[in-house]
Amino acid sequence: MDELLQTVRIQINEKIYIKDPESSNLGKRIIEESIIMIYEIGFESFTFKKLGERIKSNESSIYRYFENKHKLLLYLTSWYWGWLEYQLVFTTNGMADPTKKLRKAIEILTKSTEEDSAYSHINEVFLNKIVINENSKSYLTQEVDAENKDGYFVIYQRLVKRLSTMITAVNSDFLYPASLASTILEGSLHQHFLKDHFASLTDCHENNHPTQYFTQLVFSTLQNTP
Amino acid sequence: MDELLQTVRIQINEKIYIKDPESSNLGKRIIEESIIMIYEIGFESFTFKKLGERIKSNESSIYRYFENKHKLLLYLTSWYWGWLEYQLVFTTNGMADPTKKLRKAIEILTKSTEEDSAYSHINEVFLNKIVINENSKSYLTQEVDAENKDGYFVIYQRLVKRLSTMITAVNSDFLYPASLASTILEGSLHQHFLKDHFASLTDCHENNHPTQYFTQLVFSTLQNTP
DNA sequence: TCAAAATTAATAGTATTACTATGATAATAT
DNA sequence: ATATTATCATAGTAATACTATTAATTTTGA
Repeated sequence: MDELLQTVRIQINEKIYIKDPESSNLGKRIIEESIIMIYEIGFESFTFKKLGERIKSNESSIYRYFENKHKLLLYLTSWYWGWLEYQLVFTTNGMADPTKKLRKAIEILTKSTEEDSAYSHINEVFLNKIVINENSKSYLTQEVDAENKDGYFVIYQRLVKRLSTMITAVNSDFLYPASLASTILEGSLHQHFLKDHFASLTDCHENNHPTQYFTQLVFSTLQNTP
Repeated sequence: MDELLQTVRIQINEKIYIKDPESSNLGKRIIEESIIMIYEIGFESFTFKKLGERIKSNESSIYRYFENKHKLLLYLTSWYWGWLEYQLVFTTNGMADPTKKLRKAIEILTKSTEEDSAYSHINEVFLNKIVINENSKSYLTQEVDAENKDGYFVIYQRLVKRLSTMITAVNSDFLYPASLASTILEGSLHQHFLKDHFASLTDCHENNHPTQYFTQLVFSTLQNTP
């Protein structure tokens, strides 16, 4: 990624954490190691006690940063979507041709994640795997409406809206820009998951990437609107 | 639904349960009330102890039917997909025109659920809500590969395959029939969820149903293949 | 019909989780 | 140098997700 990105901080809604994990060494270790640990054992089995042991710190110290592990997950997924959003905006900014722009956007939002050295304590490849496996658990809860009211999902919503706007720019007659945008984002995670666990339910594999599938889906739809 | 359906039983993989809940009155009450309870309080807060109190039975008796609440969820989602599959096969069977057939299939698989009196102890409307909210939790686990090997997801896979085949029947050049089929099924649940909780991320609402969105998406894509 | 078998209920118990509380120690800031 | 803040260690609680055991009830089939 561009060097400019090195100075950019992903801004997370302050209500998600108690103390900003970016503000201390312990906080960064919590983020760094929780990503690895959730990747390894899954969100269900992950506990603050285990994380404390791993980072050689104390369970209660982690509770000073996050109210509970659900909030930590919200932090991680928000960070991921913010990171993707930045890449999207940075890369497509200044592109004049709406079609090329949308094509690029789909590429960024559906490709497999590569390491980004700008954030030394965050392993983006693992984080992407976490998002594939755990993202939906962050909103499929009884508290979703209250948390949504508190702005816990604003980054994700902004991202969908950006993509939706790009879709409309290509074809303003298309009636479902928001639905198509949300389908691309969730659908991409789903296709990546299927690729790894239910190969027969997808046509995406090594040489046939979700990017190609969604690109074809989107453009043939937009070219073919009544 | 047709009266014929009244005699049809949805066959669930026997490994999912310890004792078949269809085989006793208590088993049916477990299914009936767990659907209502998970609908009301969500899967996270749902416990066998609470269910026991509700059905005036004992926690340990429920454990005679299901190893844990995850298995119960697998049972409920399998039943739902089996029920949908039956409607799909029954309704589209004998339809000669592949396009009409696919159109009908999308309608069945993406519409809001209506009550089906054939299964008196199962509230299909609530079950549909459960599937919208909890389905992904049934496979987004560390155990997914092992459970898949044991055939816990066969009904869902068969359903995707049926839809995939119908897509290919309309356009055999289309490269992503399985991906499109899985996108329709998961995407439909997602659009229904967004409709209820993130209205700005979808164009589907009262008068603009997911069915219309997916119908347009699918047919414009299939008409426009290189 | 009645005894054996199967099912269900009641009670108790365990390990783990998801926290909260408190006091002690270490780091840092003024 | 001292006050403030951050971290650590320990302990404790209520709830969860079970398992085990025994008793009561229902079903069944000889």
